[in-house]
Amino acid sequence: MPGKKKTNAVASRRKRRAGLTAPLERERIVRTALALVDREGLKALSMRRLGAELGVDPMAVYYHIPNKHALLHAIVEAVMAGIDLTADHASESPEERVLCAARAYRDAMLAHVNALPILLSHGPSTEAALRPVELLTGILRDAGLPPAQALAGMNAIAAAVRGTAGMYASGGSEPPAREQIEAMARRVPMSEFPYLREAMPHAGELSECGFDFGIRALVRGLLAEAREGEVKAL
Amino acid sequence: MPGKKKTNAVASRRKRRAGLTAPLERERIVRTALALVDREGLKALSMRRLGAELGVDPMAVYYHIPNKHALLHAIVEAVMAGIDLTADHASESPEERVLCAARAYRDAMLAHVNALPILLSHGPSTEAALRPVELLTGILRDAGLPPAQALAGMNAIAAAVRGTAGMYASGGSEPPAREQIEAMARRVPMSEFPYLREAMPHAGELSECGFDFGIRALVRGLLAEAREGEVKAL
DNA sequence: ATGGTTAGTTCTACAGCGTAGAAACGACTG
DNA sequence: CAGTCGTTTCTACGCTGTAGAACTAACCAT
Repeated sequence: MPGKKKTNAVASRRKRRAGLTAPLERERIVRTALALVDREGLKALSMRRLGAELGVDPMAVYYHIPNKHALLHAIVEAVMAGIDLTADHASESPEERVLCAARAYRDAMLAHVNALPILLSHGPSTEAALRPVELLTGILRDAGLPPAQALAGMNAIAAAVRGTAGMYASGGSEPPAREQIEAMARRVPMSEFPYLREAMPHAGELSECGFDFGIRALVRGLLAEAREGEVKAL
Repeated sequence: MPGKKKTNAVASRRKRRAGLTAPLERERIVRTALALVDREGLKALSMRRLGAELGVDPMAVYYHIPNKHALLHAIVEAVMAGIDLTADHASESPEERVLCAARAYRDAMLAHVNALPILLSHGPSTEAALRPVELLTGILRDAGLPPAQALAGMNAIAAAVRGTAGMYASGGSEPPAREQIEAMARRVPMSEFPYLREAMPHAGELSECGFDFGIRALVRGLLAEAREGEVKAL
């Protein structure tokens, strides 16, 4: 374990080449790994490649991070830590507050599209990922929902956000998702999907405001449920 | 390419050992692969292992499926084809119809928890995955939403479903997610998350009816939006 | 100063991965 | 009987994650 007993050793080591070679710490490793994923995709992230990127023997990483799974987990944590929740003001309406938090959640994930497969596979189990979840629960509580409903509502919102982000995932590989959708639309017999065919022309508007529309509807539904709940219990 | 010109050759081959060794076709390959994933997890699915499972040289698979990515794609397609939409009756309320479709969508995914990472990473781009999407859009259209809103609403529902399913993903590895959540709840300083701490005891109810609650709220919100929309345009 | 401890890194090696390329097999057609 | 073609197998290459031991260099107590 690093940084447990002799952190001074690390610190001194740090000053050794200070500036020339940045110290090899968990944080720098994770940052470099995430940058690599952003730049070249998930499959480019191998321990060997990461070592090269750090200017270090691949096995050096294993002193700071036990295995690759832990590295991926750390990346998820880093992305989740990037969620900017500072725009929240208790003065605004619940609807607007939720929407704002949801956007922040989504934006943080979409800022690292290449990492989406691992982001979606890991669930909000890290501390950083709990922050938006806590905020959402709080907003719903403040809006009058009882704890159980606030939790369920938060879960629905988080699911909607994560699910929306997932639409931009490209299967962990190279090809872009955009053209693939249109190619599919041409390959698949659209005659079997009349409703989709009708709605296709509006797909453009969707990516713009479709997210807001969905979240708003969800919040309204939750608040309506809360108003009813004031009369009869859950 | 198999099955293009001389399918009779395949058929005759099929009868050759009929019953002894099942023929090596795309469908059997995919079915076996999915079963293997279900049984032993995603990382157990290697071309070599799949070949062994099929009683065949690993490279034989490559005649029917170009590469591993295509195999994964086919698995996604197979899971999506397992969505049972037959319970839908136009006579019921939109809310109930959506809920039913959403449950079917979710159940099909959760029937293959180990495959979740790839399911979530591939997006609903295959023909089979478009069926529920079409149905949902249709229900919303029938309920009075204009095409653009129906599309956005469907997207929100699909996202909520996929996102909910994603909560059960275990990072592509072995460890179960259930205990991990509780372990995290103990490790993370819950004092910083008062709302979550308050709601934690109700987490049990959540997995039961939380999904329904969320979907219902979302649908209600969408329908409310539609009712408003009758007055002023989008 | 010197020997020992220890944090941190490197080297070597192994089993397994996806898959390209060529060869081999077996049934059918001429 | 030779030829063709669909299907399968063999061999090999470069890559992966990581176990285990060896090395380096800074520290501390003698």
